[in-house]
Amino acid sequence: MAVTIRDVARESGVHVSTVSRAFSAAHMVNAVTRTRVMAAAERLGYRPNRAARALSTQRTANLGVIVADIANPFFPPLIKAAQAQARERDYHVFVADTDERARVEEELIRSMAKQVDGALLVASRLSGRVIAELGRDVPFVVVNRRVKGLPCVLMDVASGTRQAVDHLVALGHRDIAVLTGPSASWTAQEIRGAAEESAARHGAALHPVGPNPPTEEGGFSAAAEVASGPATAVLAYNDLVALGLIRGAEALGLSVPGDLSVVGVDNTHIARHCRPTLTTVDMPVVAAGRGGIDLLLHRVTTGEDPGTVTLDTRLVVRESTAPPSSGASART
Amino acid sequence: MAVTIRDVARESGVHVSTVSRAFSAAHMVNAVTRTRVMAAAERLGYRPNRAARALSTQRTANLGVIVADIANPFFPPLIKAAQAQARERDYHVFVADTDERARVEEELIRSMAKQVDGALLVASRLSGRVIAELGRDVPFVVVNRRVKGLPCVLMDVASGTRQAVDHLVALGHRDIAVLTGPSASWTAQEIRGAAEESAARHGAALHPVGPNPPTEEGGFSAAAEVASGPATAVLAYNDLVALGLIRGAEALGLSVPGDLSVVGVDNTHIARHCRPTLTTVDMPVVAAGRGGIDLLLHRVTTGEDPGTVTLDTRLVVRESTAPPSSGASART
DNA sequence: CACCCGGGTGCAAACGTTTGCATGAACATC
DNA sequence: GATGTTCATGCAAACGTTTGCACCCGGGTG
Repeated sequence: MAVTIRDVARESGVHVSTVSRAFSAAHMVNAVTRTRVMAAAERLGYRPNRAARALSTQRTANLGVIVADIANPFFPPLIKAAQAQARERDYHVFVADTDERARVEEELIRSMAKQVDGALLVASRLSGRVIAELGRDVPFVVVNRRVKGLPCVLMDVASGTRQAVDHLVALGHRDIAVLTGPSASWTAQEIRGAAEESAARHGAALHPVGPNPPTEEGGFSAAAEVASGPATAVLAYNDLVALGLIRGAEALGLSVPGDLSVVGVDNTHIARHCRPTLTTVDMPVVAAGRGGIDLLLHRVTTGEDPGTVTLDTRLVVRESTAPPSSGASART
Repeated sequence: MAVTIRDVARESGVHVSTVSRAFSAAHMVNAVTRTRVMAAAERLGYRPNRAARALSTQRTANLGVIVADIANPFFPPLIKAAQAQARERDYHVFVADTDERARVEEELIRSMAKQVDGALLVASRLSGRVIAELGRDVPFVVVNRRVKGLPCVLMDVASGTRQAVDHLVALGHRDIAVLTGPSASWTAQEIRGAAEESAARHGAALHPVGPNPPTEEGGFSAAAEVASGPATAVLAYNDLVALGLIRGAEALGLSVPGDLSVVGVDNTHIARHCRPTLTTVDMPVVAAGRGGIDLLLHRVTTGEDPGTVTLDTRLVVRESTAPPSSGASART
């Protein structure tokens, strides 16, 4: 049915092994034979069968990219960049979504393991132990997660968080709430840690709230708890949560940034467009997607551990932060 | 290295063919043998090698999903739904991005063809002829594109567009601009056609503008042309364009919806959050992703052509539309 | 001239499955 | 008790590549 290497061999009058070499080890075959083979292949519309090749070489030329939620606007640009970079090197990529569930994630990785040469694990919710264990079956690169023994691409969200706290303190805030994210999230821990350290340094009080789901609803429902506390500013786990919080605060009759300053994390396109526009920590997602694939491919092809790469983040100031209103602290 | 069917056979004291059948044709093997085999497989951590299986069965258990731009917020929910549905049926999915370029799209499909059992082509920019031709190599289902001879999932954007025009006319608008999208886009043509027909029916004038790139920048730069015309309302190709247009109009000193009403298409999350919130045509992306995979799998497994499915769209009215200001038509 | 070297090619085994066919056992039928 | 039927299993060929090895041939070296 489909045209195989054998057809090309017959058509060009050489042995299949020569055709094979013409495609995968060009230097081993005489230049004129090669062009003859290529011409025949072209004429017949031959394309190497990657499954067969995989069977023989133990290389699939496929990669996996595993994220928590494709529809979360944080991920698509990262996926896009990763996919583009992989394609550049002639790899195809499976994209899968774990629905934020560790069990699903684990099963997914297992089912993918034999089928890919490596996988990019973005914001994994798995325990370090499990990741390390799975990492014996498939080469991994983890993004936004620190796992010892594995190559990591980290976005230095702590730095952006410190900038955010600096910014809020400079505006005059002394009580800052932080909406904590999923406890399994490295990013969430980093934000929390950096916020605490930074607040302490400034002599400001930090009020942890949550954890809530990392969604708009999660932010919305956190509004009541924030409003009942002394905080005049809040640091949200991500833009979606920040937005939900803003809507929740408005529903409670508070205005942002008048009564409450809000800063998000991720700098998704939503942050630029929502009302009010969102002060947020910009994350280098494109660089992470591309870099993650680079590391992964380096690891896969050379076997070396490429180590850890850290990328900068920075605060983008927009409309959702302002000085606290004079009477704000006295509220309640 | 990896554990194969042979290891399982040895471990459980049966022939490899029995192990194979235990996995892929359970009813052909005695129940007790089967459990013994399964136990051995479990003990050894055996997973069937899909590449080998593919070689032998001519089925890869992989599907492709091809979209114009992963980062365009229209696509991620569709991809997510498609991926989830595929996974449910034990298929893995390759996701690829064509960067809105027909050449890339074609090459992508060719390189994927041998490797998947079928592909979902979303909002393809290819000519019908080329699609039909490629469709001889791989089973396709096309989304938002009508190609004769191929199963299609169509979002009835014409209906939503008519609702939009009805809505604008009801508000009092008589001059409506339409920002046309990429000429290769079926959706763009549908919108244009439905708008014309609907405007004519109401005796309103329709003013085509563009085509501009289907991006925020595209909308932004279209603002000048719209402002210099008589239109008091505009129908944009998608939410991103609508948003860009709003920003462009604001930059020209016009207020939305005061001086200009704007309606988008897609109902992406941006529409809910931008300022002003966007009146837009809601697209059934999740249903399309899931349904597309259903059709594709039906086609792949049975060989039948499952025909065409049409999904409803509906207008969601928000803040970006209002009656025209009295003097608006006299502007210029 | 004998020798070796190396580039170019063919040969065949391997990769891990599936599957049509053959075999054999158990059992029912007349 | 011979014959047929069914069920479970083994056997081996196939799927489309890659790759170590053997071979041939032309040309350089001593």
